[in-house]
Amino acid sequence: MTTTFSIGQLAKRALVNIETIRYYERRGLLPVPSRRASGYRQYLPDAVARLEFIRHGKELGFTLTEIMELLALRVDPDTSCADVKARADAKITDVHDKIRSLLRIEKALTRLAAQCHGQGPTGDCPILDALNGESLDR
Amino acid sequence: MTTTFSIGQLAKRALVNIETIRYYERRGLLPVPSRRASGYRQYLPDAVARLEFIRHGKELGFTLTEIMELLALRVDPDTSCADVKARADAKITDVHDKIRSLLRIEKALTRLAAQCHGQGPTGDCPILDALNGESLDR
DNA sequence: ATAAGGTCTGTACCATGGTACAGAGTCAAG
DNA sequence: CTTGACTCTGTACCATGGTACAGACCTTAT
Repeated sequence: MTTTFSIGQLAKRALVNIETIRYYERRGLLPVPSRRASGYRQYLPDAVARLEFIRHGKELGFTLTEIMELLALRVDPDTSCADVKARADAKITDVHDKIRSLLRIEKALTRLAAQCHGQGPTGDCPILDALNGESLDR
Repeated sequence: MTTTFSIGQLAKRALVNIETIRYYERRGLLPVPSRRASGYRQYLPDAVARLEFIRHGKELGFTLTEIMELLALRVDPDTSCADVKARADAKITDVHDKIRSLLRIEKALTRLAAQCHGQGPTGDCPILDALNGESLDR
C-alpha cells in the first residue's frame, strides 16, 4: 500500500499554498495527478520532491519556465549533462548582468546622496537637480 | 507665442511611446495637459523635462510610484531636501539587498557549474542533483 | 476636396507568479 | 446523520510597466 496525499497534505509538507500547487499543475510544472472517485487529487510522495526541485530552482533565480525546461531535460534520455550546464551558465551570465546593472545604480545613488547635505528646501536639492539634469552617468 | 507640442511630437522629443505618455498621465506622473478645441493634447516644452525626470528616476531603480512621490516632494514647499535624501537612502538599501541576494545566487550557481564536467547523461548531473537535494546553501 | 496620417477614448492584453473568491460537491469525526 | 473542514472548477484579481487595438474624429498637404 502506497501512501498518497491530498492536495492539502502535499501543500503542508512542501510548504506551499494549495493554490500554488494547482497553478503549477496548470503551468505544466507538476504532472497531472491521479484522482480519487470523488475527483480529489491524489499525490504520491515524490510530488514533495518535485515541489522542492521547483523551490530550489527559484532560489537560484530560474523562472518557472526555465525550471520546467530543466525538468524536461532531466527526463529526456537524449539530453546530456552538458545541456543542463549550458542553462546554468546562461543563468550565471543573466545574474551577473543584473548585478552589474544594480551596482551602477548603487554607485550613482550613493554619489548623489553624498552630495546632499539633507538640509534646506527642495529647491536646492542636488538629487532632484540630477533627476532634472541631462544624464546620470557622471 | 509659446511653442506647443502634440503628443506625437512630445513622444519623439522625449523618446518614449505615445501610449506611454498617456499611461503616465493616467498614473498621475504627467500633469493633465491643456487641450485644443478638437480635444488634442497640447504640451508645453517643460513636458520633455518631466519625461526626462521620469526616465532618470527609472535608471536609478525607482518605481513609477516612487518617482511620483519624488515629483510631489519637489513641488511641496513644506518638504525639505532631507525628505528627498531619505528616499534615496532607502533606495540604496533596496538596491544593496538585491545585489547581495543576486551575489548569493551567483555563487551557488557558479559552484554547481564548476562541479559539472558537462559530460554524460542527465542521470549523473550534479546540478540536477542539487536541485533535487535538501538545501542549496552549501 | 480628398487622402493619409495623427489623435481621441475605452478596453483588452502581455509577462510574471501567484492569490482569492463563489458555489458546488466530498470526507471524516462525533 | 450532521457538521465542519476539505476540495473541486472556473474565473477574476493583484502588482508592474507598459502595449495594442477598434472605431471615431481631426489635421495637413496636395
